[in-house]
Amino acid sequence: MKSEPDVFGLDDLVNAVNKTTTWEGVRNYEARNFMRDQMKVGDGILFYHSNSKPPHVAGTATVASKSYPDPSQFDPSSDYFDKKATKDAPIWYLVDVKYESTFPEPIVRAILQDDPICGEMMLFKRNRLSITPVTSEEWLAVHQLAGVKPKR
DNA sequence: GCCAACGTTGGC
DNA sequence: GCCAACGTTGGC
Repeated sequence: MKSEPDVFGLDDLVNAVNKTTTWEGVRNYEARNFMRDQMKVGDGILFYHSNSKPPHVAGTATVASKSYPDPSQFDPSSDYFDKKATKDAPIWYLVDVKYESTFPEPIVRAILQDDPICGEMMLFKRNRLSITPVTSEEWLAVHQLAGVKPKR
């Protein structure tokens, strides 16, 4: 899952109540579908800092809830308000995300891309998607680059 | 700051 | 339903 560190970085997740946040504001159908249909409580998340120099994976988090309607779509004062959405027919979904770990060193994008396994991640194929799936093989390979034993 | 990729909007 | 215009993301 991508986030701009200037807006909400891994450190902000560490400092959040219960080290948990609602991943609100995703307004792309494909990214929504990954949260709504594929994420399960306890799944691992690579926390990626986009728009940073250089972009990198900062650490990990976990999926902390089932998917549910993103409340911001109903809030007229929110930037993420969607007037087409109703409580009966929500459009946008999210999951709660809980902090898990910070890598000893950030894994920068270029290093990931050069790795034979990590270089195949959907991250590199769908540059503008803010959420992309990671295979268990890729998950292990990222942890190997980080020099960290994966928790799952 | 530039620009490629690409999703969305709206006229027809 | 098509497609041009436009806006956004995000790497470089």
